Amino acid sequence: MTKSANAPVRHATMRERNLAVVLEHVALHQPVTRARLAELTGFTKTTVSNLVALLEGAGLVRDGAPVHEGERGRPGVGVSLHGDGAAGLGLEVNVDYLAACVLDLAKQVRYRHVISSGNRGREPGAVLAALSALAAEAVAAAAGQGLTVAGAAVALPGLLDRDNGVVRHAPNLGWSDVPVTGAPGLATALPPEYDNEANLAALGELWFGGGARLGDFVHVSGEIGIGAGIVVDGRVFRGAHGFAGELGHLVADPSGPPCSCGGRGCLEQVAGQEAVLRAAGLPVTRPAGGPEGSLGRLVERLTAGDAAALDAVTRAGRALGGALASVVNLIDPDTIVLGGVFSPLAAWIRPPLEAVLANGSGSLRRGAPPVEVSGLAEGAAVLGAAGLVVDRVIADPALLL
Amino acid sequence: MTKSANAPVRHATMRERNLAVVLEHVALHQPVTRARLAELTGFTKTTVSNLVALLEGAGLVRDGAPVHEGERGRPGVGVSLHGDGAAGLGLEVNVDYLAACVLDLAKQVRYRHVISSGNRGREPGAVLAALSALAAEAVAAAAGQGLTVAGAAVALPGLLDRDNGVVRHAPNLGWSDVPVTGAPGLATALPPEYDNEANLAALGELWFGGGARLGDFVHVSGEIGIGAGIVVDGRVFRGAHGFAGELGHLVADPSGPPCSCGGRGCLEQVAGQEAVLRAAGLPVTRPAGGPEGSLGRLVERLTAGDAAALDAVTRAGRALGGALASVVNLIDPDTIVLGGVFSPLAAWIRPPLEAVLANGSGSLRRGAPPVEVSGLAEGAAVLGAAGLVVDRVIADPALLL
DNA sequence: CCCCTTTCGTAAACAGCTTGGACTAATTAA
DNA sequence: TTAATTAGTCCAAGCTGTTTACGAAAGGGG
Repeated sequence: MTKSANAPVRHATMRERNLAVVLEHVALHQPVTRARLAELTGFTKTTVSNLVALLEGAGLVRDGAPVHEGERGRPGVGVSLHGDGAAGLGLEVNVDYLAACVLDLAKQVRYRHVISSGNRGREPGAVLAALSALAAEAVAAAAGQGLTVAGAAVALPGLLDRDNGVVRHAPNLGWSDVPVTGAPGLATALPPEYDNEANLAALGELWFGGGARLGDFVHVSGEIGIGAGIVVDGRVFRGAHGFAGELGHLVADPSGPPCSCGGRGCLEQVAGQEAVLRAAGLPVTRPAGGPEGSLGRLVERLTAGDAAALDAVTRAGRALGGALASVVNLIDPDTIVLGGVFSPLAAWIRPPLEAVLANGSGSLRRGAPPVEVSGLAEGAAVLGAAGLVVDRVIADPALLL
Repeated sequence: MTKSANAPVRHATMRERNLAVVLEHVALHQPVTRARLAELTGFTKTTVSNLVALLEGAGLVRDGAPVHEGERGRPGVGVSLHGDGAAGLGLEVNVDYLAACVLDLAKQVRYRHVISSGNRGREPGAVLAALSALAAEAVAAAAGQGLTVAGAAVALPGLLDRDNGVVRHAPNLGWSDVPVTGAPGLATALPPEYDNEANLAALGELWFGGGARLGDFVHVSGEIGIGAGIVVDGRVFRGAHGFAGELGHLVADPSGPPCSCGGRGCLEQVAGQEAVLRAAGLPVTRPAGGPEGSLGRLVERLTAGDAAALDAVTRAGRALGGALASVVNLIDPDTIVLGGVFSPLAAWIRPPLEAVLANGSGSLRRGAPPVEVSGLAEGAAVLGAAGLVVDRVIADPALLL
């Protein structure tokens, strides 16, 4: 019947799962007493004590100060995530830079390092070597804080075959069918993971975005290209081959300019960073980001009321709104979050975007979903990558003994 | 961390799950010996014997004729699904008809009944009463064959709130906020389920479609409106509120005619059954289906080479292809299946559709996914509904004691 | 025809995990 | 100081899958 996660459950499986149940509740409610954990999980106090003891043995949680919950009675001891135990390493390869980030189990940022690096057209081996060095540096810095990096996740700007660790197509890097596994510096306890930058940026928004994201949203991640990370019920939706969310290649204008993907009038060619800069009459030299980059100058001109700039951004907003209307009809997200380069442009791009979106997303549901603006801007993908590792540890603590 | 299916596992849970594991393997490999089940599941022979005994007690499986697998040795007894035990009832409310269908555990059709019924604009209570009578008839017919209907699922042509059993908006029926629960005749052991017609038609295609559907596809379900059922990894993708897959309201032509949804130039207004009939110069009187209906006449004219008809269908194909290009970029399905009214029109609609699709779905992946044609045509949704019930029983046999 | 080998299915003892109740510990209210 | 209340642990019991052993039913070889 229907391909399904259909593994037999034995005693060991039960234990593993229940360890995760307790650990997840610790993460959500720390510091929390064993008695309260028993209420929260439905286990008996005995079972909770046993499970917590195991988690303590693995260095994942720690007893802390006494907690007094009710009025009377013996106070309990607060169990918390062990802040100086396991950690997750996030890495990112992008066109202009390499980034690394270490998160402890509580998803607190403990280390962060970004180096600018012109990776477009650069030899993949050289890029991966630099990334490897960055990773080694991060692992060492973490160790200096008492943290042990349990695993790493790498964000890459392109379509990739996650099962085999191969970048199938990354037009902005100029990579095709590049294997990325086997980088040293990633030799951690858990095998490294690789994922699309847009997907990981969406997870970054889920865990670190302003306001609690409810776990059902689409994060529009405009960097050089335009991607979308689709999060449903707290998990990334990837489609059959992992290529879902390619927002940038929806057709915005069938008679528009040709695109590197082979199509015509893709959204990227109309609302992508380079297209907007060009339409506004600005140079597209790299790096475009930062206050002094082309993007900063675009914002200046918009603030100054420059007609060409305003027109370019308005057009981009309309195109993006049209594409998002399709997203709403097909994916039905709860919220839309604008990230990446769209974040600083939000004030100007949002009005035309919302107008078109409201028109195209039907009144079958009750109006279009709200369009919010990410406060994370650039760092979202590294954060999401590191958070993914932490989540994996918390969802299956048995991996660490 | 992250809202997740996070229930503690106790002994009873383990049993329930393992019963399902064994039952699913029986369904896939019947007739199958206990020894082979032990290999397939990884359980010991003892455990398999115990679990099978429980399933036999619940009337879900049955011992059959001896099976000789190897050369030498004692033959085993074949365990099969109990064909005359539990059954699933599927029901469908559509604009032109009501339908019912009973499936045994092996998903064999054991009863089927369709009555034409003009439901557009009819009082919801009357429609539900007629459906209830149809259901009671089906349950009685099943009982006559020794089958016990364990539960029912109802397919409805509109957006609905599945949690509360309310039809939010069904424009083609003229229903808004109609509660559909509490219909007698659906008082089965398991509570009845309600779902969108497009979603259930996709499941019908998954289980009964020609050629094994691999569990990752989009089924385009054109009846009066145009919907899409998105199946990922064998399960329906519903989005945050259950409104995903509203293909019919993607904007095909921003300057097109207004739509009942409030938008403009929705795909439905260009490629929907009524729009195509109108463009071909045919009346849109109901029922449109069947060899004598308007649809049959359209096929006649297409076969005869009528220019207006060919032009209308070609235009519809282009619009549908454009919408499907968006689907491919956002959802990344493995296959696209054309069902409903598009099935008989496939010969004429597919070429323009595929041309536009190939153009718009980029070469980032390797070409557009294959476009196949469903052989189920009309009955897909009822079959899917009944199959859903059967699947639920097989995925959780503990529900039946 | 008899006996050995192979395979199927079951029975009894065993091991892992959660449960339930009893018991100790620590704190507040009176 | 005493009673009440809450936190956490200890130990016996129950449920479930595993291990080991054994009887049952077939084919092959002498």
